[in-house]
Amino acid sequence: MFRVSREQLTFPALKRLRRKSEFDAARARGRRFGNGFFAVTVISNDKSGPRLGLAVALRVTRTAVERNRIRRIIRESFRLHQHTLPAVDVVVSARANARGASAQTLRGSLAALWRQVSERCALSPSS
RNA sequence: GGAGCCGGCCGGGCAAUCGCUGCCCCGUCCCAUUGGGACGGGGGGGAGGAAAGUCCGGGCUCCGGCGGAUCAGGGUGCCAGGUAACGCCUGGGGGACGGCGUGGUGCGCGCAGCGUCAGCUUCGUGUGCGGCGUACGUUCACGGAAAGUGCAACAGAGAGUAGACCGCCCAAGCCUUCGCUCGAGUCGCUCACGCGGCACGGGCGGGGGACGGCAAGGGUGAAACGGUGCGGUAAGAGCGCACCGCGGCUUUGGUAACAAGGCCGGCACGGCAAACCCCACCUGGAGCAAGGCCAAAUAGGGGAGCAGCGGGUUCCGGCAACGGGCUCGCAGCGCCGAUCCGCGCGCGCUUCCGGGUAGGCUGCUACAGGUUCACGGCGACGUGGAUCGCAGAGGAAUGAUUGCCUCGCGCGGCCGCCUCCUUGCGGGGGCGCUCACCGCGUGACAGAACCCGGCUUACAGGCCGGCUCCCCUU
Repeated sequence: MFRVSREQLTFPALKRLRRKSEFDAARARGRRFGNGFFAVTVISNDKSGPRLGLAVALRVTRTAVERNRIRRIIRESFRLHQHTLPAVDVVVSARANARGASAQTLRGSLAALWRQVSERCALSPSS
């Protein structure tokens, strides 16, 4: 189903935000986008590619199963779209509407967001 | 074959592609003393029965020296056993409710018999209320109410040494009334005997009553000061008796809770302890963000060593040389090999120590461990043997997509029957859905966060076993 590209579609720890300081930096100085399901904060980094941070809050979904589902969908979408993105740190937060939405809907919503991020950040790189 | 209840088990399978992660192996590179790190490849692991709620019990860790006693606080509460332990589990005992069986009684109805035509009796049946039994089911925070304090709304006459609303009863005493009778008094009539009236008192008999007796029945209530029956009585009542219940003593059985029997007592001692309380037993507190180790940069703390040269001095010591103090200037590094000037940096330098932040490592998964066999035990479980290695993340992995299969459910088609329109092909509507087939849709509760033992709660569907009931076939 997925188009198999030449690039590796891996998602090792290198491509994730793992420290509080990295999240704080993005939150403090990043550009914000969003739609009905997700909010993203983007800040350019000095690495060779994009990195992803997840923020699915407890108040968005009460059950851990639903939070895991949303996180996995975001990660999978980022993994498949990583080569369309510039070298940025992006923090994706789920909004309340994401609870209960079908996986297909969420994937479409995320693809639109990735497009938005690559266009805006290519035009006017922040910082 | 179906339905219900109870108990146990499972919680979709296979394949392909793209990914994540801890372990092992290989390769390349970097740092390097064993070794460590980065990247790439391969192998074989990778959520649950509840991982959940965080309600109990432990392990483990730290804290205040917790050695003993007492008190406070908290918890537990029939008995015995199991267990590391428990508020858990197993077995047993008891109570309550229901079911079943049995027997009694009140009321209604029916048949029959007796009869002095008021009724009575037997039987059957419906219904109400107690009793007894129970190898059945469910359920119970199941120690103590003759240590004390307290509570009981509403209803009801009365709620704890209670009470009389309706009701029942006039035996005695009391009140009243009627009849008969006696007594003495008074009045009237009569010459008198005597007769009559009036009120009073006594006796006998009848009726009525409550300011009398009763607590059986009705009624109220969650609960009304033992229950049923017979005797007894004016009516009644443990007033008497039998059985049951209760209490005391005792015998037997049982480890015990308790049960069964005997004797005595005439009933005294109602309920609530999930009200305070009393009794017995248990009990330090906090938690893996516990705790341990390493430790950058920056700022700050402490110790040690080194702190030069020249000038001045109305300071101190000294006879003096000189030494110390104070003060002024120079002194370091970089910018061209050197010098001068200028500019910039620095404003004591070097070194050690401990605290400590980010961060990293550890604690971290091997065990009251799983499976299985034998033996002991009614059982929970225990003992012994064999065998297996079974998640360790950390802004948080264990996934995503597609296809096929399996199973259940729903919808539609197919199929069968009936019916309507049509010459016919065919079409519409209704019912059934047993089996098979096709298509579409749908698939429960829920995500490890130090680890075990339980409890509780959530849960689509399926499988197995037992019991009860119904239908079909032989």
